[in-house]
Amino acid sequence: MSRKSSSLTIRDVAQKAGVSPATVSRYLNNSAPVSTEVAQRIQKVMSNLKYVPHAAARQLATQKARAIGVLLTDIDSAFFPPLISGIESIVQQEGYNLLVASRCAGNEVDAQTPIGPHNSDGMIVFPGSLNDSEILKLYQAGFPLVLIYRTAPEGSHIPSVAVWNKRATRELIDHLIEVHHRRRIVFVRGPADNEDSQRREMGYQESLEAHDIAYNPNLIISGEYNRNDAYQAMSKFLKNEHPDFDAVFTGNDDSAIGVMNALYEKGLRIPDDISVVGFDNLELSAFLTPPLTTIHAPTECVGKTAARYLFKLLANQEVDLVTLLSTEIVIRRSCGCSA
Amino acid sequence: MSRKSSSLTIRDVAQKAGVSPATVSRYLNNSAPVSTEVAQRIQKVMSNLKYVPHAAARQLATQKARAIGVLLTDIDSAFFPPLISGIESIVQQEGYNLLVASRCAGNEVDAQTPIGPHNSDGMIVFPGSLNDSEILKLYQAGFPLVLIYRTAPEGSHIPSVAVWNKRATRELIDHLIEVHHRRRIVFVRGPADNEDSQRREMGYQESLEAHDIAYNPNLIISGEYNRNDAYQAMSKFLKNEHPDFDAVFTGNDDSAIGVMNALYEKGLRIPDDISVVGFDNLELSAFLTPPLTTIHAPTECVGKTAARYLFKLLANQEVDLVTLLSTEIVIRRSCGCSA
DNA sequence: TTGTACGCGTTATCAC
DNA sequence: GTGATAACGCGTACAA
Repeated sequence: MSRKSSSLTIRDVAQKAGVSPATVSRYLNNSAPVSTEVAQRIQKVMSNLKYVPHAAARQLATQKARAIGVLLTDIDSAFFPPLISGIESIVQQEGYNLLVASRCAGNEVDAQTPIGPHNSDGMIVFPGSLNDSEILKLYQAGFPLVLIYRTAPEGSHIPSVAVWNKRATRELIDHLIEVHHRRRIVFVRGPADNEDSQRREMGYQESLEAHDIAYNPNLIISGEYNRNDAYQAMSKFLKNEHPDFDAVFTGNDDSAIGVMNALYEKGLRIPDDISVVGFDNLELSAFLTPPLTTIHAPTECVGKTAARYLFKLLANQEVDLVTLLSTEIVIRRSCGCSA
Repeated sequence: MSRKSSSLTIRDVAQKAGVSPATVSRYLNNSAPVSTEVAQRIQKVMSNLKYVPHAAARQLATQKARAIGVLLTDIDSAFFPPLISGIESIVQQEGYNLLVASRCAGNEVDAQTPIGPHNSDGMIVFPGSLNDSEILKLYQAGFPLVLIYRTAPEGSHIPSVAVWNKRATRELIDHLIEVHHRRRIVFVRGPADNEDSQRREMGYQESLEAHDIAYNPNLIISGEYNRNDAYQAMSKFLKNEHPDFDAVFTGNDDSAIGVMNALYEKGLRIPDDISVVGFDNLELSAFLTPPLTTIHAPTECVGKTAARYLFKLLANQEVDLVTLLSTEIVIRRSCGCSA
């Protein structure tokens, strides 16, 4: 057949170095000892020719892609840079490639995932990108998976990395109630199936209970964890018959931005009229008007940890099934403090 | 040799469908007509078995990776989400994979790039990730490249996508001078070799000249286009013998954040004492304290355009060598306006 | 320590 | 319209 091929192969290197392809391969992968003399000859030829092994050929021979993927829902969020940065640093350190893709679960049934066994050795899964049955299918096929910000589906043993939600949330709401005497606190929840949102809501409820404040479902609105939906939800809430509230806990900082905007348009002052607090501590949160009181979540660390776990999985090492990184309150001005 | 291989191949599909692998391949790639009856049989078997072609094998056979890459310097910046999001949307639409990596040019000589002919069909290059000679080497090897936010090296014909810098900058500085009567305007430049920064500095200088304001090199400081360096630079500037200035033009919005912080710590009020304006219009810029007057740059569109160009290159189609997307002033409050 | 030969999963060429 | 079969570039038993 004789296909023309401009790329140079291990065979070219071998020939120029006067050895066999196998020897070059051995040198390349340290898979067997090579006489120092031969090694030097090979090294010289390789750098002369600027030879780089063909990833696909290697993958086909070794059954390893030397790549891992991360599957997100919406890339265009301030939440992702630290996450991806953390993942990428580990991936690079391991000499792997990083595949990034976005996808929303349930779009089409059986739609093939952009990342999977066909193009990578494992992947990190963000909530919403894959549904439980898709995750289980991949898991049962033996494809290494690490879940972030969500727990593993029933019957699977997939490591997951997330952050402590309830404790810090509880403390934050306590702060609102005890220090700033807020009692009618709106909660802007995230997507209904989002576990972080559920846990944060539990923290919110616990704090209310502890202070004998009745849980009022009318104060719960849905912001979908993004500023636009949060803005809409808050605006709609403000159009209700004289809404009665003195604080807002937004499930994440991005929502807080939308909420603050809606409040501002309505002429409500933060924090004088309404306290606003969030969750995540995005880099920008310190620079909002006013600076946002929130809960710091170690997002880059979640990325690094998830990536490290994935590489452990690839190396058949033990990995903790559930990892929760610690969070802590960051008091700024939007709650009413003067810090 | 007989390796166990859990993955199912085109051969399995062929067998189950009672045809040859070649026929399945033809159906898969529309590379030749297949009788409708056979086609249906294949289709059914494929979805039953959930067969997905192996990317590496395909790559080896076709000499195409079905993947493109984007090479950045620092992923952890608010600038990237829209950029990557734009790129990813096109990549997905084309059925390709997206490789993301970060790298700083000049780290080591001859260090192999994480993205290249060995693992992708082309790549989008961000300034600072590759130096001119690395770019030329790739270009001469026939590797499809699209440059963003920088022009092509001498002697190459590589398409580049960026934004208009000078015109809008000129208008913005005019605004500072004419509307707000500022005359001692600090410019916080980016990395020395950054073309955007150079052009923005030209716009700045043109405006000064047009208003008979002498160019004062003491008012030029280096912020490296990130908030931390900008913060340091501004803090140092403020420690000078009674710095005399009434406005700051930061080369990008991220720097503006650092500058605003430094100013704030010094007790300087924005915009009462000092006007601050930036460039980029990050999503967060509208939410700073005070909201930042800046220049809107269509970052997501740069990403989309660059990706589209790259795919045109892959299809051997003509591509504009230089594309500049339009920018426009966004007046908010940090300049002194009350909008 | 080194070379030979085969297989990884796919596509492309050539016959039928 | 369909089926054999030879590549693609590399890793690796096995033999030497």
